[in-house]
Amino acid sequence: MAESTLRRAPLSRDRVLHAAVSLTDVIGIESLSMRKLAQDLGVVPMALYKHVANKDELVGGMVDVVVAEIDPPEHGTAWKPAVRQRVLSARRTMLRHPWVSRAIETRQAPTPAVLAYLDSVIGMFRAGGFSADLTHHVMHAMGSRVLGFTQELFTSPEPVDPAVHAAAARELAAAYPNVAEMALAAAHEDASIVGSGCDDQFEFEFALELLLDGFERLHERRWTSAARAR
Amino acid sequence: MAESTLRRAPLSRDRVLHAAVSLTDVIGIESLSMRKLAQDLGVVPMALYKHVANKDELVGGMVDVVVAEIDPPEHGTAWKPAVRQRVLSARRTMLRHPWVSRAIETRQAPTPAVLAYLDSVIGMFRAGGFSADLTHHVMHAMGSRVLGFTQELFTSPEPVDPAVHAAAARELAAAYPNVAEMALAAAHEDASIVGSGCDDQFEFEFALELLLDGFERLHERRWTSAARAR
DNA sequence: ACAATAGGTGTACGGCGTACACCTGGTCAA
DNA sequence: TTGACCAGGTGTACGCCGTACACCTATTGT
Repeated sequence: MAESTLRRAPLSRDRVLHAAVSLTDVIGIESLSMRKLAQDLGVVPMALYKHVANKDELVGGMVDVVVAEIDPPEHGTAWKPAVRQRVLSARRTMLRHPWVSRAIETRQAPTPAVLAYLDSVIGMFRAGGFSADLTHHVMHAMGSRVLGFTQELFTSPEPVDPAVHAAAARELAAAYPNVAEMALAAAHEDASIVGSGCDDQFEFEFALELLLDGFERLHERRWTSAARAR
Repeated sequence: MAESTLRRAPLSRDRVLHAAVSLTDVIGIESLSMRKLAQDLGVVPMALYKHVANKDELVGGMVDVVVAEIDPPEHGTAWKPAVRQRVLSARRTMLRHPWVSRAIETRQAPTPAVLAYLDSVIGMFRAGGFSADLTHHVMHAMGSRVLGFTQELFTSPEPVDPAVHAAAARELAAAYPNVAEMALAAAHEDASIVGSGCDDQFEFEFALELLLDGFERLHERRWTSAARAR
């Protein structure tokens, strides 16, 4: 019957996209290849091209799948908690799929879902009474943070042998005393964080609140870019 | 004599690195390959491997070459103008070599020159009386802006036919009204900017000053992360 | 009953990073 | 002077990549 005819679920754009997201969650975006994805789906590589135009379009579709996971906006809240909630939800999504930030940055054009998300955040500021002008600059100031990520200037995924670590730290301290001091202060501050020595979530929220407070002050003062320097 | 013996200047790590930077300024980082670089230098691909360990190390060396172009710190200035000057100099450097920001983000470990630069900026905050604690969070808040760039969520390099543009704009406005309104406001605000409709330099400085002002306020209030939420 | 078509297959091409064996010309100790 | 050494450029080859193109096959609408 049905069982014998479909020895394997038929491909579809949706199945391809979701399989790609799951696979990339495991192997990382730089290791994703059409061949590996095809193998994962038990299919020959060229079969994928019946459902996505090419690899770039595949990645775009993957981004949209993930961005759609971001919680919808809350209605009836003031702009500040509304933006905060949305951005922190976006961040949670990005943490589930760490490759997405790089995928978004790499693509030259924003995908429809990203545009829709940005549109909704812009709408929050406008609904809060921000002028289109101020909203524009504010969105630029948020940068990628509006999507829940900051680019990490360095990522140290693998934990290292403590002895090696100590030696490296001593060397670092000699060459870069200010970096070392700061790292030490961060480590003291929160001994529970063993890895990079700092709490990424706290840093993200620190910057987010700093920006939101700054926006609030500008908005209260009816700031405008009309009298800009240059 | 000398002329006949050296029909071609001998390779060296430095020559390879500088040739790679120039070539990448032209063709872009995603088009850079060991083969093209070798051809550019009139040499066989494998010859490069006598001077750089592999492509990753090559890119690291290129980053360091560019980061070394950033102006040295000014001495005897207050922290705020000192940081501002340094960051804007970094930005000018990044604008000369637009591929560097992506190269820095892509690499997993910071290169020595980047670390040295960060060390010097950290030193500016410390010299300005910032606690190691506050300095740490402040550096995180700056993110990649400290290196003179913000990741562009979308880059539209090639100018398009006005008629096509108008049609696309109308379509955009229908689907994403808030994005469209903001874009329109930005365009009105500065008619001299024809391209993306906004002045990247202004946006960069807007966010930079917003952050620096925020840092100043926290510093004045002796802010500390000791009483943090979690 | 049959043509059309959607969707999976197989082969092949050009490009990539780079391992490995090789060669060549200059340097330096004996 | 000679011969070993070796820094540095060469040639070939391997396995990976994205994807063009021709092909086959099962379903479907007429």
